[in-house]
Amino acid sequence: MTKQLLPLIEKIPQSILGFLEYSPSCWSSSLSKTTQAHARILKSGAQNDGYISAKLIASYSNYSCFDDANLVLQSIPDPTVYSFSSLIYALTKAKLFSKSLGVFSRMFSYGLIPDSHVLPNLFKVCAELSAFEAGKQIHCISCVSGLDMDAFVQGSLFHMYMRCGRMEDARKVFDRMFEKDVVTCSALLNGYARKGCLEEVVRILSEMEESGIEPNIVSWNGILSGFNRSGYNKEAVIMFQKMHHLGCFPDEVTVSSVLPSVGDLEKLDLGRQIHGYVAKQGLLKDKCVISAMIDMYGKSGDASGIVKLFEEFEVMETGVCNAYITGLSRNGLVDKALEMFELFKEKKMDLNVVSWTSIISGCAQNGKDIEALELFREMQVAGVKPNRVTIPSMLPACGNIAALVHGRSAHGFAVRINLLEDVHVGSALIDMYAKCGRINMSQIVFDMMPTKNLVCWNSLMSGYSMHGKAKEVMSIFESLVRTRLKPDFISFTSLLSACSQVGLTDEGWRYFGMMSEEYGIKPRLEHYSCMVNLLGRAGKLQEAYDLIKEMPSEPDSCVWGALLNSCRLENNVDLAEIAAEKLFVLEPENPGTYVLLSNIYAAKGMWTEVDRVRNKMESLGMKKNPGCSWIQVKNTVYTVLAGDKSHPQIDQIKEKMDEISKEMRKSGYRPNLDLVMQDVEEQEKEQILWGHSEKLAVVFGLLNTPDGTPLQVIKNLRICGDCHSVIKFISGYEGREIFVRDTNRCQISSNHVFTESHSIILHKFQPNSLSLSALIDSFQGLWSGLI
DNA sequence: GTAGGGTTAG
Repeated sequence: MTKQLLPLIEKIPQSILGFLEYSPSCWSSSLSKTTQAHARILKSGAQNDGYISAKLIASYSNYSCFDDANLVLQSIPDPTVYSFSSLIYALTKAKLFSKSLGVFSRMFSYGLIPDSHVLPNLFKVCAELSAFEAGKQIHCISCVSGLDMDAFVQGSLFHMYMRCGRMEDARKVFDRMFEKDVVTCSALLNGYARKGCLEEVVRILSEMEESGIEPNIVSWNGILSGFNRSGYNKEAVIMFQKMHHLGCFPDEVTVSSVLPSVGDLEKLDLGRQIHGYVAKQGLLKDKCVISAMIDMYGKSGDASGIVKLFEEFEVMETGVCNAYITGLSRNGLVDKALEMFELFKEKKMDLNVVSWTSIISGCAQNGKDIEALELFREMQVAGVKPNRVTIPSMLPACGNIAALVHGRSAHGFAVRINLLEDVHVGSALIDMYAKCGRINMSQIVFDMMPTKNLVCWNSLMSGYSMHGKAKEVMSIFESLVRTRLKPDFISFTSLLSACSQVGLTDEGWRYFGMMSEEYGIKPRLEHYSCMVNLLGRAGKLQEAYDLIKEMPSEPDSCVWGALLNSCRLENNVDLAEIAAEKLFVLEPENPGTYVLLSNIYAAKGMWTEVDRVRNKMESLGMKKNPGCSWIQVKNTVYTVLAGDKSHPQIDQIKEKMDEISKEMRKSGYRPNLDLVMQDVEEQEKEQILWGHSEKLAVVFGLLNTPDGTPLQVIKNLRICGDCHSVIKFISGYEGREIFVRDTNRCQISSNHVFTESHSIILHKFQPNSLSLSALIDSFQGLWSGLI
């Protein structure tokens, strides 16, 4: 029709057949025809006609020529709702949501009220943008015109509130809806499941039954995934069983939705049953099912299950590989995970941000901090952008080795991509800065977070606790209890740990009591460990031992270690022997117990016993790991090894150490070390002096930084009490803030248990080739050391 | 013209 007409139109004078010119059915069939028609419309002055212009806008929008459509729109003297609606529709369809909203606000500024065709589009836009405030305003507008009773408007409005996470508003809309169908009900079920409201889910299901709406597989899957996503694992499993009970058969989506919950609950039996069902139904070809299955076995600690599934699945699929990497790392097989990751790279697999984040966090959680940072660098070289999960995965690695420069650049990155409001990122930054000795930065990050969850508060408290700032920890705790958040066992660990470091016995007891009495938290091993430390440090050894005897569960090595360390401070042989006997059983591999016990004997002059312990240690072939500390001087982190005398500044260091020793004696300072040294050979004294990497590191720092600069030292082993006292003295003597931390994960026992030898000369530290090359290549000379 | 369900990283 158009084809026949167009040539005619060209020949007939416009003035006569104008109406034909304006018939959109003649020119809207292609973009070029639209453009031609537009030119003619302009020539004839017909653009002022609302209908013609609206059709032009619709046609341009239809061909995604939004600029042309906009030009037409702007040229209309009196635009109508109709003029705007086609552009809004097309922009929404093209996913240009913000632009769509912009056109609407222009329309509204003309005093035009959206009709029942525009409103669903607008709600869709608000849903996509999670623009709750805008959505609510548009809802109000629809109420004024009474269009909120339109079925389409209601449907989209309901969806908008759901997408914005406004369950209550969505529910109000839902309750007013005239037509409720299975789709709407499923959405509501999913929403309540995400909130963990099992009762509400059950109620809606029975209401559906009353209204004759039968839940379908999508409804059930929505319930399961909702519960799972919000961490309501038990509820997910309950509903899975209920669904099965009602005769609704799981499909691949059901299985992949419920398996993560099964894994979190470590219900290996149920997981295996599902595995059997899945195999029978032929669902083992689905990549999500396989990933979820691997994940389930990984969480349940069945490493062989992971490997078997992965090897049976023939396709190399990114998601499956990611689940495999995580499963391996989770079960301590991080070396195999690294090996597999290398293989995936070789095979040029499409590794995504989840793949990289998985391996990075696997390394960081298994003590491979340098590898984690190397992978983080490699990830960026590969052009994969880190996201809100990558950052909190790599930050612990920075904290563990005090790689402040890396941590700070991750912080900068987080700022650039606007992640500072994320509680995971914030908490990880607080922790990293605290571990790198920058507690003031932890405080700044904390203060700037708009919303804080318990993890953020706990990170800050543990940071101050690490720095031995008990007053601050207590005052943060007071602020915490004034919020709506309830402190948990971790909050109390920081409190007790801080009190024990500073010797606040009364406060320690008060918090210990408050924990169970006011908050119903049963004290765990770590809390007892703190209390033993607290009492031991206050010289109340017997009281500490009595507390251990009263413990409801079997004390672990941290508790006995705390007692043994306290015995060292008081040189109490009787209790030391009891504690050591327990530790020999609990930690037969730890040479620290032998060393500590022998030191206590030595302090008492019980040389026969000293020999016995040392001989036993030697006969067991035990060697002490070399002590190694890191210190940052300007922008370089130096590695300092215990007993290493090959440093170019050796003379200066020795001189400084002598000066400090003299000053200590002059001020009547009597570290325990002196007691041990009374009866030892000159040569051994020398070894004792050099046997501690943290002291060496501090002196090295003193010599190479301007007066007054704060120093931070990180140590690979637990820091011994003597070193702590000496460093505290140096700090006062030099007028410097000196922060010493060990990399031991067990915060409570840090700083209190000896593992450092006083008398055994250390073997040269040998970094493996991977760590060494990582240091040299990626950190561009950042790490140079004394090795 | 609106509208429902999946895996793997913190």
